[in-house]
Amino acid sequence: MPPRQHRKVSGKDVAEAAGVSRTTVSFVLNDRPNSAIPEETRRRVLTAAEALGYAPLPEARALKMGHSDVVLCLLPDWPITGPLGVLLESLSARLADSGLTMLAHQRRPDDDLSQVLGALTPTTIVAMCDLSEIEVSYAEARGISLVAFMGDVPGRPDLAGLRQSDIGRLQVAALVDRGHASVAYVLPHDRNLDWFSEPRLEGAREEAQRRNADLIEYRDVDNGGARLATWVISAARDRVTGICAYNDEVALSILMAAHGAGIAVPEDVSLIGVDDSCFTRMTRPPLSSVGFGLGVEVQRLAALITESGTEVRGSDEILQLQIRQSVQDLSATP
Amino acid sequence: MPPRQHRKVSGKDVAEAAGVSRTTVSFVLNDRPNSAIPEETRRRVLTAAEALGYAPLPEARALKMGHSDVVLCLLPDWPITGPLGVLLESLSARLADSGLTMLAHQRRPDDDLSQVLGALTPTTIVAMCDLSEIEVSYAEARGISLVAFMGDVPGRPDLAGLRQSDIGRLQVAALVDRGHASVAYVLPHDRNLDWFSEPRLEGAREEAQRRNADLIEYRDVDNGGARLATWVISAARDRVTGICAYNDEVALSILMAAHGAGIAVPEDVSLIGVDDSCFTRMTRPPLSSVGFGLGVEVQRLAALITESGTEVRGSDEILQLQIRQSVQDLSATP
DNA sequence: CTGTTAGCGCCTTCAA
DNA sequence: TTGAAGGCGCTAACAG
Repeated sequence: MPPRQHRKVSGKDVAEAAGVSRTTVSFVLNDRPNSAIPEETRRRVLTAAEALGYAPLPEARALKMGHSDVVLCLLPDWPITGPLGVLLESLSARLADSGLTMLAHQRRPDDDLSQVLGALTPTTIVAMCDLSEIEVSYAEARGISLVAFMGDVPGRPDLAGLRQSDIGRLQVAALVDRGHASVAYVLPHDRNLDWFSEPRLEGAREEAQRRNADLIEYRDVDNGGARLATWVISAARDRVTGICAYNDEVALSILMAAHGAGIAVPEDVSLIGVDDSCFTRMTRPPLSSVGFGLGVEVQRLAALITESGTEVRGSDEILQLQIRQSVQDLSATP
Repeated sequence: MPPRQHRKVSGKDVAEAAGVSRTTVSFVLNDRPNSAIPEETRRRVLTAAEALGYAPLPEARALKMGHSDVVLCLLPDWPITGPLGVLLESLSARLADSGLTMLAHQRRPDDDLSQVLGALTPTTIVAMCDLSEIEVSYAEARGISLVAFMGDVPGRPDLAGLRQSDIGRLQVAALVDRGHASVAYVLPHDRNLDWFSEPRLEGAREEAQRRNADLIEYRDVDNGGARLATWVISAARDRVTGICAYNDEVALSILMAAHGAGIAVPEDVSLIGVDDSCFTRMTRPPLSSVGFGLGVEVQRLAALITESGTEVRGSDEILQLQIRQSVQDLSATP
């Protein structure tokens, strides 16, 4: 255990302890390729640094070098949940492999970029939320590179290969493929989710039209499920045989409402959600869902950040359709 | 919109543009109390700074001042979910009110504190994960104050008023209060969750003993629910009338297993989870749960960080028992 | 092979 | 009321 001391230990202290100059310390610690430094000296510096518990001050280093090795993830101001949490975790790990440190900041509704950038200067910002044009130029002026990832940023293409609209498309396709000619799309009312829900619905509409299927929409999801139950009954009467839910929570809500209403899943109506949440396997019947193969996605994003590549892949390789017992294949019964 | 430029704009540039010295710029921008600066000059500096899009470089400032205004939240390496996400969000907001910027970093299984601290030097670290003794002294040596919050940190009391054991205690108490004399505690196998699950179980054991109730434990939660279903049946036969689940997901799993096994909730067996997840209101019957009133908790933590207070409150004010229809009051039937 | 030196952008004491 | 100067800790070109 290094001795506790109040004054912070600087490179100068190490130099003195090792009996060399600060330059030498810097060279040794940064492993200069021009390592014409005798092994003996090297070791003396190293042990001195170790003994004192020395580590270079990141601020000073960044000041000198003109850039830090921090990647800032800007998150929207609603609670992090589901796949996003996983994505953050693995992106962080990937970047760490390249010597980059990922830090996340949740922005508040009304504060702008300058707040965070007043606290540190990242090398790159991964915007997972919308950014204004002013904020973009603010970042640009500071030489920070900007990457849009599931957020709207003026002048930057969204690098997420994952298109929200493809989710809705895939849900509808999964049902139509299995012989469902009339399907419904159920989404919650929360305006915060518009960024996700509108494109999904739009994709569902397009796919339904393309496949000549009927699509009806329903937005009145209540917690108790009372209104939902009556809706499910009427939908079933209207020959709706498949329901796409905005996400697995909504799907669960529908599942329970159907239970209570005497509508059997999947015999009377099939059901498919989004997120492939952990509880999808815990319901009866197990919920079908559209999951995310984020491994590839994260790897790509990390590569993009570290090497500034540009290749963008499509959703097809990311979305993972998980058909479980909540979906019935109507075309399989001759 | 400020003009785009490649070279970063420094205080010197502002000084030149305004035709004053750098000192004056610094004085104006930092609003020195000794403001003997003529209004005319003040305005010239301010407009120049605005026009150039100037903002002080945080690294340089931190270097000079000897401290940053960053609070670093160290998160465990599993995906963020549920209440933790909410806590982060509101803590961030609170700290921002005090001019502090909260950044979150998810640590990897094998990297230690020095990795992150090689990228920035926060004023305070909020440890929501376990820290080793070496890491503690590492932070101390750098003058970083350390706060343990739902994580084990040598030499630091856990400042979370929320004790995990109180959760288990409360679950059992909720059932015993309602006339259940024999209860079960069901938890998953995941070792990652030990930090949470073991204390909860322990609390449950203590409460059961104190109240003279039987407590049986079950850890074999499978996804399909097959084993769980047979267990539920045997538990019901053994006169278990109430089940506490480690969290709401497990509770859902149990609920569905019971459904399938012909065990009625709450008529045959009552059920209570933890987290008060959003889907608790979407099940049939709606799940009872122990939720978290994190508003108070966050406010306290923020105050602790900004003012270094020490007062610690207990779980009672934080845990919120939500009894819904999944719990039956046996003592109410005379 | 190693030490001297300059300067990154910022703040603040001290003179003028 | 403003300018000059020093130094925070670090790196790297440039001597020696």
